[in-house]
Amino acid sequence: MATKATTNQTKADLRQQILDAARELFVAEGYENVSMRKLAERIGYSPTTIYLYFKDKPDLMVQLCEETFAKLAQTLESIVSKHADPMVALREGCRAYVRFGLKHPHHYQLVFITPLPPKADEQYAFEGSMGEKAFSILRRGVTGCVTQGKFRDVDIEATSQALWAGIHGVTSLLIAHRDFPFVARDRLIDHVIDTMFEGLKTR
Amino acid sequence: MATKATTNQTKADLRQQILDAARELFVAEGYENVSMRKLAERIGYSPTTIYLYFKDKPDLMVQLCEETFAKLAQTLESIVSKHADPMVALREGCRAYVRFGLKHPHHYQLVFITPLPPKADEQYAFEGSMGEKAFSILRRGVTGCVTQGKFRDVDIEATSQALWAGIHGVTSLLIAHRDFPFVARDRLIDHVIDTMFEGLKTR
DNA sequence: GCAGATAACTTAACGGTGTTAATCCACAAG
DNA sequence: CTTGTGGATTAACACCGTTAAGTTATCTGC
Repeated sequence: MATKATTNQTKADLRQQILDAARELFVAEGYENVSMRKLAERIGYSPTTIYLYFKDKPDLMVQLCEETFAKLAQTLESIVSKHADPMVALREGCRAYVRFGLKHPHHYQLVFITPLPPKADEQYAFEGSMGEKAFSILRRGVTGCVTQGKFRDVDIEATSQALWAGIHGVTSLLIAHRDFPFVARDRLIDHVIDTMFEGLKTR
Repeated sequence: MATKATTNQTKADLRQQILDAARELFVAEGYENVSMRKLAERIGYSPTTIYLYFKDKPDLMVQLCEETFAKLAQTLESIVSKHADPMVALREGCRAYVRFGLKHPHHYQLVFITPLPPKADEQYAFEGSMGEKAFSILRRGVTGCVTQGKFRDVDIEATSQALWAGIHGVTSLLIAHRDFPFVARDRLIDHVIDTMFEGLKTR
């Protein structure tokens, strides 16, 4: 209650406060395990107040995802721009992608892993989303490697998608099958990426 | 009620009947959207009866996973045994894995894509499970390729897992993002597998 | 200064959920 | 005929997401 009483906040402030609390709780306990009531108690308002700012619980998550994936796109962009060598840029981009997914497993799950339930289809369109933007950065990286002759003359679209499949595969396995006796994380991630790069390289 | 009245079933029969109904419903509507009450109504018993045969809802899920893993392992075993060349065997095994996933998208989703609810983590032991058996077939294929000098002297465990990541990645992407503008299915699948094999081959 | 509108928030409630405790009931053994 | 037992049920608890209605405070126009 202290928050509500002491701060003289605007509507946008409360909205952001809800988002912040939701992110913290979802990350800590998982989307399914956080109730609207629990979230409401955390921010010191009644549960129904949340519905004045967000359509429903999935909407809350979608907003968080867009925030988060905007950060991903930004991170990838900054990493890619840091490396002149397109191959290094692409490899580091791939590693950053996986690292990102593991750092935000619940967000990653909602956008990339969870098959679209009919409802979410209407609310969340991959087209034009930050997730799609992130993929376009990957595609640009592949294009760079091919045009500079680092990669064989492979089909750019198919290769981008194959690369995505690889890094998505390792990311989602590590997230979804936490009980599986994987080898050391970083070693597995690098092995996936290195193997695919080795298979694409010019010889 | 007809079922209960007409058939003179044993305890094991009802257990299997619950499993069958659960698989059908989970596949059709998703784990989260199937309630114990709905499942109970389907089989013509009261909700609490299910708890006489399964510890809780996650436990039900785990049992279903075992069934699916068993079927996949059987499919892979039969395919691998058909090819003498270890590389052909492994490649055909990988393609069969993806084909299995795409042919039974709901089963695949249930077992591989949908993360087990946190609770199930404690209950499910990978050691000795059908999942371990299926993966061991893949590992054996990799071992064959390495010992016969077809693959470079890579780490067998890490490579098996990396290969799994690749084929799981393409399978789950194709299932979960049906709206994404993928290149032709078979071309993408082969591109993923071929690229990884190319990266592992002796040169 | 006061009536009315409006925005922000809460209370109460609905219909659902997984799960447990207590109970009922048919049938076999003594 | 009594007793016990295994299988199924009823009732209940403590939650859940969400909605409708109600409250309260602040601002606006006269």
